[in-house]
Amino acid sequence: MKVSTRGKYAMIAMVNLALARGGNMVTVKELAAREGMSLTYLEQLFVGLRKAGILTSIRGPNGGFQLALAPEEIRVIDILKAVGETVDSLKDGAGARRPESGSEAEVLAGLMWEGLSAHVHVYLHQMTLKDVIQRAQSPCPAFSSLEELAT
Amino acid sequence: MKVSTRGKYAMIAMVNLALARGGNMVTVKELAAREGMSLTYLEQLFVGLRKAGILTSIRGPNGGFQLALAPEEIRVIDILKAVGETVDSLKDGAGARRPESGSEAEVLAGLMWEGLSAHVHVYLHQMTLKDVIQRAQSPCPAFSSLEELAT
DNA sequence: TTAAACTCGACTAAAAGTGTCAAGTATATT
DNA sequence: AATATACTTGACACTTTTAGTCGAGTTTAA
Repeated sequence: MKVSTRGKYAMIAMVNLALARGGNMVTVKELAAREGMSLTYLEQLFVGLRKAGILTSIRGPNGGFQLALAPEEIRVIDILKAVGETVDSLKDGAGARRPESGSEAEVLAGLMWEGLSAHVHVYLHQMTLKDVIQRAQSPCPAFSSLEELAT
Repeated sequence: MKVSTRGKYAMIAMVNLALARGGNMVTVKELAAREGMSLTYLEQLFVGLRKAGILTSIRGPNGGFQLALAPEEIRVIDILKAVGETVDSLKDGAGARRPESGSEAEVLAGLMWEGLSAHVHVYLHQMTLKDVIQRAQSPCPAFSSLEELAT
């Protein structure tokens, strides 16, 4: 129930590119240095992002990466999928192991996980890069104080 | 971004106990057999659940476990915490690594993760065991078709 | 031509997750 | 009091995933 560094690095990188939009291209080297990430590891992630079509690259001197689409057209979920981040609370494990049996309890618990999974998907699907750079928070949950939850 | 078997087994076990409420106590042995889980692994999880005060045990012949509270008083998040399931999308890793610097991009991405984390917490906090056994789905996201999301 | 910059695939080390095992302790029934 | 049932504890082993490295390329603008 946590996000891997792949997903986090990818988001930080994409936000960087979104902020640099309109200016020069951003090189992986610059980015890795600025954010304190491993150059080669970041390159790996960029391969996925480029293949997913959400960023483009130009080679040679003065080359680099830039967004392939406007920030409002890039969904967070697409960024995460591009780098192989699992976005599914029920993938594998119990609940998927014994498809033939499925006790009452297993089914009921499974519905709860599906509900959670749906929530997460909705959040990540509706949130675009533009929302992120505008510090937009999804207003959905009707809780004003989150401290209460830290029980 | 996925739930471990600990969390899943714990939920299945707790739903079982909730369904058996009013009847006899449930033994770990029965439960492990019925759900096809490892007996000793399940015992580990029950230790955590008992320590968290959400179930009680009676020893000796005809003993077993039962819920310590009414199903509507047991929150899913408490079950997950009891077995050590991490419920925090940003714990460790990037975003928490360089507290002193915090580039603009890192901060913005971090806010997004916090928003997601808050959503998940709200969902798991407001969902009780009673809701689960009543197949209640949280109505929050205004999406009617989830298939659309499987892009 | 060449240096900057991206591409690809294999590899390794560390961490987390998933259990197992053995030796107990407690207690309701007989 | 004996005993079978059932919970308790802690250490251990195995597997999978994640994180990050390495090196040998390919492309292209200056």
